Amino acid sequence: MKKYKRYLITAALPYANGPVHIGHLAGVYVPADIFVRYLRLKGEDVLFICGSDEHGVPITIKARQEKVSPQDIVDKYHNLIKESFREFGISFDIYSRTTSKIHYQTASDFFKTLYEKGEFIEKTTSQYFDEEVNQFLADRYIVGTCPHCGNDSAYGDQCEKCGTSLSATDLINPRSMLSGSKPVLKNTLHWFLPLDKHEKELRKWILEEHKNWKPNVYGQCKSWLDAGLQPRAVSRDLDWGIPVPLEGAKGKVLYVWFDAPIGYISATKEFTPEWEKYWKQNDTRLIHFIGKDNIVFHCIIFPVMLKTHGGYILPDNVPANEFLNLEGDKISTSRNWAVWLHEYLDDFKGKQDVLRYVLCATMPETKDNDFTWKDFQARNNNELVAILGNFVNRSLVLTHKYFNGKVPEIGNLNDFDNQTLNEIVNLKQNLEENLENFRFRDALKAGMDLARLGNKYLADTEPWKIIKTDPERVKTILHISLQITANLAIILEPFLPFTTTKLSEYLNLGKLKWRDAGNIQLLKPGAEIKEPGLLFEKIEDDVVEKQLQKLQSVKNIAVQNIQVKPQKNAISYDDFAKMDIRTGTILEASKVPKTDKLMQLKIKTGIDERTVVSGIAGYFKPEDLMGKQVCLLANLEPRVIKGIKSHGMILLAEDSDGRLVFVTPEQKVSDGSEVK
RNA sequence: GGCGAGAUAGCUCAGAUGGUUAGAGCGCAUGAUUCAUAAUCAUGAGGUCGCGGGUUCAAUUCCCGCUCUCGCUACCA
Repeated sequence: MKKYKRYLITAALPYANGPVHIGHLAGVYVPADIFVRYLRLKGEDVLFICGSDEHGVPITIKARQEKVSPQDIVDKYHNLIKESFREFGISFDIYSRTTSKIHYQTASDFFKTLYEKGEFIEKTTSQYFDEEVNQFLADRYIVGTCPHCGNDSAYGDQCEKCGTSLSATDLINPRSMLSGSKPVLKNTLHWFLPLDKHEKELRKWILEEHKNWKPNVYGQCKSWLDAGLQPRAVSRDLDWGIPVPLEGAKGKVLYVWFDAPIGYISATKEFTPEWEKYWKQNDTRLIHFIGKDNIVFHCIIFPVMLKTHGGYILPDNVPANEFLNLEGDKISTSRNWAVWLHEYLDDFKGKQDVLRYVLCATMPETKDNDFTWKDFQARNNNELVAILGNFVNRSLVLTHKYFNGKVPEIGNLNDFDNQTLNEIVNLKQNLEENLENFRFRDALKAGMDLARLGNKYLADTEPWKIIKTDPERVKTILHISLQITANLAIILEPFLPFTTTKLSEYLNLGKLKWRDAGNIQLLKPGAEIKEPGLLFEKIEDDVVEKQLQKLQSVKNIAVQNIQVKPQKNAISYDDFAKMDIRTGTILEASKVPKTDKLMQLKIKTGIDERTVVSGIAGYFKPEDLMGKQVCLLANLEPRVIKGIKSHGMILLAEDSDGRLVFVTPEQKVSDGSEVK
């Protein structure tokens, strides 16, 4: 095991196009913060770095939609995000942003260094250019007709109707979203980072030297490496970002993925003049906390950047978490399906630790996990209130009741006392071991086990009974109970910083260090204990019910807000009459092999029996289709799909969520009936 | 279709270079208790460890195939 002198911990830069939600917290910031607080308690030299990621196309689109400047957008969300993190006690040493001056300088210099070392490939490609606004167009800014389904409002990167990923040059009749004019193809020069050149070293570095990375991280990296790495463009034609620092590169900026991770470096620079110590010395341990969507950037691309630049250390570990779902559905910023931190803070004032606790206990460490309000309530009431809050409360209340709030003397210890005291040390070690291995759920459980130990100790020794017969013994019992509460104040600090601060105040504890945990002389006999308040309070059903209703209303609004596509151009009756739509009955159905969505159907149309291929396998099983009567566009030109000739098209309605529903005669009619 | 991750008690999850009765927390049941926010403590019920094969004296753990979930990717509408 390598000896490290200092730690550099980064947490993924949140993208400043919206507020942060519980998914961000559970996946990245809570674990990172717990780890950092633990290291600080141990007296380690540690820096905790984060900031807002503020460039990229989505922000310019959002700005255009809201008719403000991109800077306005990032200012708004940067401040909101920063404040949310502060409120939740995420203890960054610095929370910076990628629009800061120092970052522009750092990222430019970084690019220049790679450029001067000849690490880039220059390549000219053809891209659409809008001559009216004199600008190259990002794929997202081009609309046109989808070559696959004929949808005339497909985007340059994807057709949202049929889901096909496109490149802008595939579109028929492309139009610029900026001016509506027809864009022209123009050559443009870009710089590429040849990842493939570093494949061999990466294989060794990750696959051989970092087998200890989490299975999801290691597996994902292996998957990329086995597939073969490709050069990646590091620049884009855009007016929002860090200008490419070269002559004649006007209108070109650094691609956001290149600029963002450098943000870790610039933030460190901004925080301390000693930044190089943390980034360039071999005895620094660099750890990136991220979500699973960021694995490739932090494990492959950024390390290549650092390596080719030279002088930088590489991450020792990248503990990526999976995703957190909310009430069974994926969290989504655009669909507003989330618990937003700033809203939680309004609804649950002073309950930051409750959310920190619940998110840590259900952290998606090994697979996606679900957050439910019912679970939130149960964990608060059954664990925080009943186990932790209750134990602290009964120890302090008994001390006030029997000893006027003064820590009593400790007397002779019996076997059970010693056994309990030993257990404190065991739990501490157990917690440490879990934290060192990024097992936060287990670590938290070890911490709570200390409170459980306390409850058991009181239940077994029953001081309230023997106070009448043996008050001397009660002194020892409560002395030990109080030492347990003092230990709780230390070992739960990384998880529940607000609560342990309160607890330390009740106990009049000074600043304690991690090495004090396990010690049973944290409180001196005779020391004053404050009149305690409650650390946690119960959360009643109606509070949780209100949150569920809030989510339900989001769903209802979503239903109201469905974007109905505008009507297509008028057609003549003759055009309509050309279509021959008939009823037919499905006789046979089978999935087309080696596809996800295609179903091969045999249909009795009254005219004949024919084969039709339809993309419905995602929603129906063959046996559900047998004997079903459907409507069929019978005279559509036959087309060969996956080697099968398809004669016609089945009519289906597609709901806003993509669900397909057959258009079926309301009553059974004879096959071959005309639909008109 | 390819690749990656996952599938273990009602829920959320551990687990083992293969080996006697597969664990924890919560929930549930019963009992004890009343210092404490009807909190606590004890005991118990609950699992053919996704399905089907194979290797082995022995597999939930290794190998092969399949199914389902999530992510990336491909193809197709």
